[in-house]
Amino acid sequence: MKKLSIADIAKHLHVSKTTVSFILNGRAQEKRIGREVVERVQKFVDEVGYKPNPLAKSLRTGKSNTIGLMVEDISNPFFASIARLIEDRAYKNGYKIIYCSTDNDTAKTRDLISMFRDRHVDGYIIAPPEGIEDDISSLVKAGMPVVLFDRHLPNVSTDFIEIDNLFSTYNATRHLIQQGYKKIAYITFANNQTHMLARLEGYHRALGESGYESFVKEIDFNQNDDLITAPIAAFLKKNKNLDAVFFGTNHVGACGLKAITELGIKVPTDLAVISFDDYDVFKLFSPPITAIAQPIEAIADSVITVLLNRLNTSSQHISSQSIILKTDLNIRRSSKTE
Amino acid sequence: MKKLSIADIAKHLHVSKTTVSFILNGRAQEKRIGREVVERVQKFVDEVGYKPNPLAKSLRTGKSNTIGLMVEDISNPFFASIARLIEDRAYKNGYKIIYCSTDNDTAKTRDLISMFRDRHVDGYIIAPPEGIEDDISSLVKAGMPVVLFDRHLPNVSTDFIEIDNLFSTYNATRHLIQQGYKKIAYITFANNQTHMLARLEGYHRALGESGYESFVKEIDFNQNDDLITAPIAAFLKKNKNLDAVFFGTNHVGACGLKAITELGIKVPTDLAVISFDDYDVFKLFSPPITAIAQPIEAIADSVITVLLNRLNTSSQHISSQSIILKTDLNIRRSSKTE
DNA sequence: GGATGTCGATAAATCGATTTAATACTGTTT
DNA sequence: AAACAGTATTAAATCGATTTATCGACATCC
Repeated sequence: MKKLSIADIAKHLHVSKTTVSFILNGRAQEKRIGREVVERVQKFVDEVGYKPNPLAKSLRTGKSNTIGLMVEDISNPFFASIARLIEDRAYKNGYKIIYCSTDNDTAKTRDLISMFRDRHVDGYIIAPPEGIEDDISSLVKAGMPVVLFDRHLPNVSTDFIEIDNLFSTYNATRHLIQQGYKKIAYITFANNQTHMLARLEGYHRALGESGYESFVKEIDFNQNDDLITAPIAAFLKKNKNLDAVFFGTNHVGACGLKAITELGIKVPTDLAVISFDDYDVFKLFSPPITAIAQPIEAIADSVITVLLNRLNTSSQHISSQSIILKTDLNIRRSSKTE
Repeated sequence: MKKLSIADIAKHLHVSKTTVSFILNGRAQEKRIGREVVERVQKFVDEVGYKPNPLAKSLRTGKSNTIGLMVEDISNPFFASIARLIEDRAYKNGYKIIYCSTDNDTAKTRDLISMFRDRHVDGYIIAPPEGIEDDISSLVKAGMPVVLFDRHLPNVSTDFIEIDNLFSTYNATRHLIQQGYKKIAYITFANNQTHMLARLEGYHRALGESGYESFVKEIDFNQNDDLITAPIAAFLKKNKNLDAVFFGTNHVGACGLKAITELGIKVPTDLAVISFDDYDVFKLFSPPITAIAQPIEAIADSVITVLLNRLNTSSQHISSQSIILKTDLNIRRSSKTE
């Protein structure tokens, strides 16, 4: 019982493949195919559950109904959650997702982009690493719909979804200041991407307004958590005079908490803590950690909506749009509460 | 500058498409194509960076070089990590992954299987929900490579990778008993799948050996965490006499900790805690929670190795294999340490 | 010299759809 | 009656690969 092809359907019903194809693609009216024929074909197709072979369809039409999703690390809860939501919406709209993790590695990303290209994906959703501008530009120039998220590339003109990073850290830092903290450190990954720079800038701006000194520690990104935890621990050990610390990402935050725990530092008595991104670890730590929560649903929703729009409206001449979303500061007991 | 096709290559070199195809597929020798021709073609192909259109290839050969991956929830850290590792190995072997979350919903899973089937995936990796036996059986009968993991279906004969669930909980429960705990509760999702039943059985067996009473609480699975946390809190409130609690999955564990925190229960003084699965939340909770760690790398590795084997050896008559992996009990300070 | 075989290469069929261009047929106009 | 215009349908080309079957030329054998 092998799969039926459109030719089988046509033969069985004594009509041509063309007729069947037109009917299945809703062009019956336009092609003025008789009502009786349309009904006969529809009925039979439903009956045997015929589905066109998507490969053949893709080959002919050039559309693959596939979206390529590239994130930094799919096992990071932030990206995993977004992927999950995007996946759901994509499937509902007849698109499937193929995904991969870039590890923020430019060369790997380049390879992956070219792989996606070979696979004829219809559109790209990318959290781009540094140094990938040219590759993305050439995608865009080739007329490919590309939506960036989490960060953007200033010199590439394409759609992107971001959060208000600068204001988020500014606001959170102000919060610490208002609680009376004066020696506030900022620990983050060494990284020059828009979102990370903006976060750092927000921190600096808040401190600057109050005339406070800044303490920034940049950690090299590493797959091995121990190599993130160790330098944080060393930094905290060396700077005993700090009264608060701000972690720039969820991953740094988690490793930072590990360091804090290992050093036996008491939160918030010895040190107040705040982190970018929010997830279980922060909610369940004791005391629970104040964190900047990104609007995951809104991000995923915006991303897929923008991309689907591009995919459906063939006119490529809509100017690229950027959406900036707000974050929430979830205040918990990791700092003085007055 | 559109993509070159094999016809373009052939025309340019004044040879036939057939010749080019044979050479590109390494059948030059077998088809005794002249050394000179082979070199000329190779050189030109490298030069222009020609890559065969995978769609056309798939259409002709029937292979799509795609693996379908279905997990319960891709945003769960356990599944996300495994997906990440599988993805890496798959790409290295020329396969791409398309994935989706089943939510443990049989109907949704059925839809997804048929979608994967339509898409002509070459193989399936599935953490199956209940009631999906027949669908999977018919896949297997159709000669599709299917590897199950995390749990299996007793009546379906196909490859699967699992951990030793029964021994894991048995062993962990024994650990609690040896520490002197007598009133040990087991909280889990209401679920009749092999892995969950085995876990429960391990708990019962250990208690039985010591003649202790069992306290089992089953929670209905829900997307909304609050509807998991609430019944756990209610259960703990009602059974104040418990001295230890065993959570059957990471998700139940995380929600359980939330309940414990909200109720102000002290760990391990008021209540000892142990959980299946290990992740950041358990390591960073204070005190850190003893947990059964699944060997994520080994699981992912076994899964993809078994599947790639199936895909490469066309003989479908290898009897199906099952691999059972060991877990580690990571003992931490969430129970008396003697 | 005709049959047989080998070597090197290719024309044509195929996968399963979409789409273009063409074909009958009917009815209307001039 | 020739020309034209719709109407309903379809044959054939196309997408870009793989694969089967064939072909020409030249050497070998009886």
